[in-house]
Amino acid sequence: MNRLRRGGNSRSGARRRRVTAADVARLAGVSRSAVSRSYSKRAYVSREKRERILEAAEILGYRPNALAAGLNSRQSNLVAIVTGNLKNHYDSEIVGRLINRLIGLEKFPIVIGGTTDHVEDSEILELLDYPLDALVVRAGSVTAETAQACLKLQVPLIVSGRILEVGNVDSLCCDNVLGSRLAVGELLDSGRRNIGYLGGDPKFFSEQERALGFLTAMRERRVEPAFMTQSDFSFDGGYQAGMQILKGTALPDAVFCGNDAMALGLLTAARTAFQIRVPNELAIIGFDDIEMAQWPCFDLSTIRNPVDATVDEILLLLESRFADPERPGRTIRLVPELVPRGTH
Amino acid sequence: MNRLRRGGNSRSGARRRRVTAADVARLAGVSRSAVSRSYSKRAYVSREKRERILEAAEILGYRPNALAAGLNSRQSNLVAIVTGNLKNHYDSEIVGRLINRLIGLEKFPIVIGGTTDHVEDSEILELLDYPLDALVVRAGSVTAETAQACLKLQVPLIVSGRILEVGNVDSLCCDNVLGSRLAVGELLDSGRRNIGYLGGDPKFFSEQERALGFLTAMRERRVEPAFMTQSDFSFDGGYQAGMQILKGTALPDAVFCGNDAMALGLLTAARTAFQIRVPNELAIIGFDDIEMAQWPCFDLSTIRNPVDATVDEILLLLESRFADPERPGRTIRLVPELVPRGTH
DNA sequence: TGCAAATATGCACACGTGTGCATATACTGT
DNA sequence: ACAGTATATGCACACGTGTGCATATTTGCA
Repeated sequence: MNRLRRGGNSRSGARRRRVTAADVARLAGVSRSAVSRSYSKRAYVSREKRERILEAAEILGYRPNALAAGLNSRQSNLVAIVTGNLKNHYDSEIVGRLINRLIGLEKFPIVIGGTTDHVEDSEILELLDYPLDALVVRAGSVTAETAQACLKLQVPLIVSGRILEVGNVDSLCCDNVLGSRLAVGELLDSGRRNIGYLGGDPKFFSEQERALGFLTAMRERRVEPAFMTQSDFSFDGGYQAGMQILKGTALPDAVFCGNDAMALGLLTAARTAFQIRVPNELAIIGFDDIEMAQWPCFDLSTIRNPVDATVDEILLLLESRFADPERPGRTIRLVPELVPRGTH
Repeated sequence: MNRLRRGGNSRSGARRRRVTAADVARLAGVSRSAVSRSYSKRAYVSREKRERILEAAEILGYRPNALAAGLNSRQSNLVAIVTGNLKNHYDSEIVGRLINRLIGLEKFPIVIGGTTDHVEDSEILELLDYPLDALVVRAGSVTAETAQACLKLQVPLIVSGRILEVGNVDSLCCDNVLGSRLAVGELLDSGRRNIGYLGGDPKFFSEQERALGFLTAMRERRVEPAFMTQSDFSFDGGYQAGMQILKGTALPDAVFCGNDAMALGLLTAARTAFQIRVPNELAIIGFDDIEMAQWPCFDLSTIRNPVDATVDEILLLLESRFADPERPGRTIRLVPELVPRGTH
């Protein structure tokens, strides 16, 4: 079939042949090896010959085929990123930065996910058909099957956003319990007593930890939660939840939110729909410290889940993994901190 | 060197061999061809043999290497996306949706860009080392060199966000002049006379068109612009610009902004820093209609630059390009519309 | 039974590159 | 002049897959 295609474009849709090293060699009147060597720094090629070759390459528009090269070098220089919904601003901040740093490492990122919260296992499996240098999963849920598939295929796996102690998988995650503890401590210390919790989808690891941290910290201080509400980590979800929470007569004097997006939704509901004064009547603390939190219209107090530090750690893990594929998996906890602003 | 590596893991960092079709064939006691054929629908393999093979594959954790397959099928199934800064919410909305649709087409997206506004030509060139099925550029600036490189390498190029009539390049872009015209018409019709323009970086095609459209529409109606200000398409930039524009005594009664992010910044400056009532004292219209525009705290009037329609068109262009790589390039103008909300 | 068509299977080539190996040539120092 | 080294160059193999081709086996039908 290839031989058929070669001749003419019989079938519509047949891609034309890419310019190859052999074509360049032919034009420059040298061997194909010489062409290949011309693109390697420390190879023996006479200066004039190299110049002639590069000139020919320029004319033909030749670029070495990275796929063919990766075939026997066992390095595709492809790194896959499985991301959550890019409408989630925390995710898009992480992904943007991660992409940038990977390119600095001369690795090209294949990104999947993007709109849905959950990525199907089958998609990740198809992705693994490519001999990836690594797979970075930045979604809440990673099934054991996926991890196993990576292990079998020798593809280094880094999980961000949850801890996963399996094989030599690396994982890193903010210390969410500590984060919640910081928020609760701050609210109680400033005299709030009627504190509610507005969480996201409990299938996510972060949510589980944040809710747990909230309950634990409250119990330690012997204060009953005003309420525990579930939403979906989105602005709209937070706004809707706020409409429910704040419509009654028995108002909380503080709400700790599982992420900033919901906190902003709640804040907007309080101010816009109910004319509740924040922070005087109601204190709000979020989680993540997305860029919007510092916009003057919000000025949201929050718990910082450090983007730069997270991406830095991911790259450190990657590099040390490339250096030693066999090393045991590591677990990293990033330290969150309180960012006091105007909503508490 | 390969032969050396093969033996033991002499060098630290040597990747272990991936399970190959030959390994599966050996375990199942069949020829390698049979293994390959087992993964093709319409190939002749007896049922029992196929089952035995798939079982062996399962045990070894075998997956066909997509790179090797792509080498002679001339289809890598890789599509690259060059994006602008993902902190720009319009960009992250587009990219998220585009990624999702590409995966539906069984193409995997390599994404570069992400943090900086401008992507270096050298990066795109390196990217072209991979035999991409297509390259989608969603950044403001595409140099002629890049386009030429794509053309030479037979990689279909789709440019979104600007019109580029070169070779058989496809390009699509919102009709920005019409968009500006809609905004100006609306403002003038509602009685505003002292209208300023807050634009982004003029190196971007969209900015040039939007500014031009503003000026043209104003001139047609014989009204002098109150001012033309340059910023950078960001919330912070819009906020800073607002602090300058609104600090004086001679206030405009309306500002048309080159995108929503700046409009939100301006809106925040007006309300938070100057207690200016919007829309009573000041009307604001943005451009793009990002998700945040409809948040109740903003309720921003804007010109919709349709995300879904844009992505739909990109995919249509891609599919028809795959069907006929030689067809001439197309130019598509998307029609913007006024989204009246609470800021004008 | 006999013959054609359908099904099954292995060989070997092609895809495009990097590089070890063997060999040839130029250069350096005594 | 000569040995020893640095530089230059082509051959051929390996990377892992898909599939055309030739051949062997089974099935369908009169």
